[in-house]
Amino acid sequence: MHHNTYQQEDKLLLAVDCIIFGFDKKGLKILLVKRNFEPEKGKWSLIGGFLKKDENLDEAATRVLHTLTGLKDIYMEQLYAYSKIDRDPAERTISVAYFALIDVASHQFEGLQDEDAHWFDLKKAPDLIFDHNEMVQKALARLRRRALNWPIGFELLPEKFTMRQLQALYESILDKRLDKRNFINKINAMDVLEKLDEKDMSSSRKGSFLYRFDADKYHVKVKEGFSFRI
Amino acid sequence: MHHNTYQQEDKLLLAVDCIIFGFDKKGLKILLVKRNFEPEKGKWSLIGGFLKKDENLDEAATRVLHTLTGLKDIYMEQLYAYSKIDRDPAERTISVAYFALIDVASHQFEGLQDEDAHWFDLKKAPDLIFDHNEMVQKALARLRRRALNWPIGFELLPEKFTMRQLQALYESILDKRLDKRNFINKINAMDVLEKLDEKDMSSSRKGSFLYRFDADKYHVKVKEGFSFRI
DNA sequence: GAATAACGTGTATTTTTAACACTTGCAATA
DNA sequence: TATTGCAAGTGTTAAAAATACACGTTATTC
Repeated sequence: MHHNTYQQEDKLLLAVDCIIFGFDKKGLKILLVKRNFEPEKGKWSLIGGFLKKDENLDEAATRVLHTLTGLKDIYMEQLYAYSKIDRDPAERTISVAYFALIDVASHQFEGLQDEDAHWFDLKKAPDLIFDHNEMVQKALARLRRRALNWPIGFELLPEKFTMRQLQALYESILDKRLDKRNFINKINAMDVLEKLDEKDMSSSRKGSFLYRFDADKYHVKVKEGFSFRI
Repeated sequence: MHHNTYQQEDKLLLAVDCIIFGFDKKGLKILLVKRNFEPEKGKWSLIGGFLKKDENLDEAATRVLHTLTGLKDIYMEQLYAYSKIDRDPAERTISVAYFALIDVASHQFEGLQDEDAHWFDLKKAPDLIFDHNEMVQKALARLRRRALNWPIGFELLPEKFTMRQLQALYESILDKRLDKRNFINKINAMDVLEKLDEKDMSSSRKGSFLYRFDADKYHVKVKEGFSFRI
């Protein structure tokens, strides 16, 4: 519902900030940039940008991510709108946070566009400006919830991956150890992975079989009432 | 991350819209208003209003709800930011949706402040303007999820309620029938209700015992690792 | 061909969830 | 005051899901 005229209403700056998660051998990572302008110049922050008149929030988030990384077709999801009055000391700004999942290994990042951007181990990430720490905490909670209920983890892995990688990913996200046999049994019971004939030989002499997430099979099963659950 | 100067960035209207759920004998209800100004004058919509410079989103949502109903201290939670470019044909407006839970029975609503506001059975609610139908669907999904994992349902009931009311509430929210014995067993196992000596005699000759949610006991249990789950 | 180091596999136990039907207590009425 | 009606209240058993747990296998390297 809106007032009789919109003319007299306040207009405000609207930003998007992106919490970008990645995953590699060492665990969950987050992509941060060093701010090169005031306020808070030199401190670490999420990547972000302002919403423009001619785009919606999803488009703004996609644009911001693309500008920094050169990547498109990345999993993104709106998280929450942050609106504390003094959250940005320079000017009143409402920020809508998005979280994104990137497979660090396959996407080469022909060097990040912004040389001030770096991947941090999630557990070793520095303090961030404004309310960005809060955003990261909320994103992490959302990631955990999604990981348990949607086949979202695959966004963080290469197309082909081993069971050990998949388990390590879930262990990183949930921040607890899982039993190898129970994990495999559960995954296999869902029957949404395709086991390949290939092996990954990089982690052991025996090697471990590669798998691929079968999105088509998954969607068929969803239509039949199936739901993914770790 | 923000540009070097904020001066050149676009400023936009920011609104809040509230999905207000209630519950009475007949089930889940939603509070809607008939719009008395253009565009879409005469159609049903959620209550809403614009964000002002000197308040945050939570405050705006609280204010909007208070203006319409006279109520304070209502459960509210931010839902999602809607930003499609043409969502409001009058002018570009981003709307942040909130959902609220009200105990219809106890709050007398000395008459709703706005005579164009009405409670609708959720299943008989009219078509709404703009993207408000979409907002309601998302709110309902959130309500279902919350109801399963948080003791949020009590917000929709009077302070004292019967087991049958509580069960009917959950049946409305989840839109499925529950087994009476299993339901009571589950609730009792959680041990967060206080059984009173009073009975409600309005629904049967035998009468049914009244219960009260024990928020203190609940919080203590949460600290010990307990989590509510229906 | 022996040693290595991670891979891959199955079963028993516990816990949780789901299914299911009869007796109780109060008030109204005969 | 006895009878009737009507929703409230109550426990057990079976099925399913989650958890705990240990050893043989395989390809490579030395």
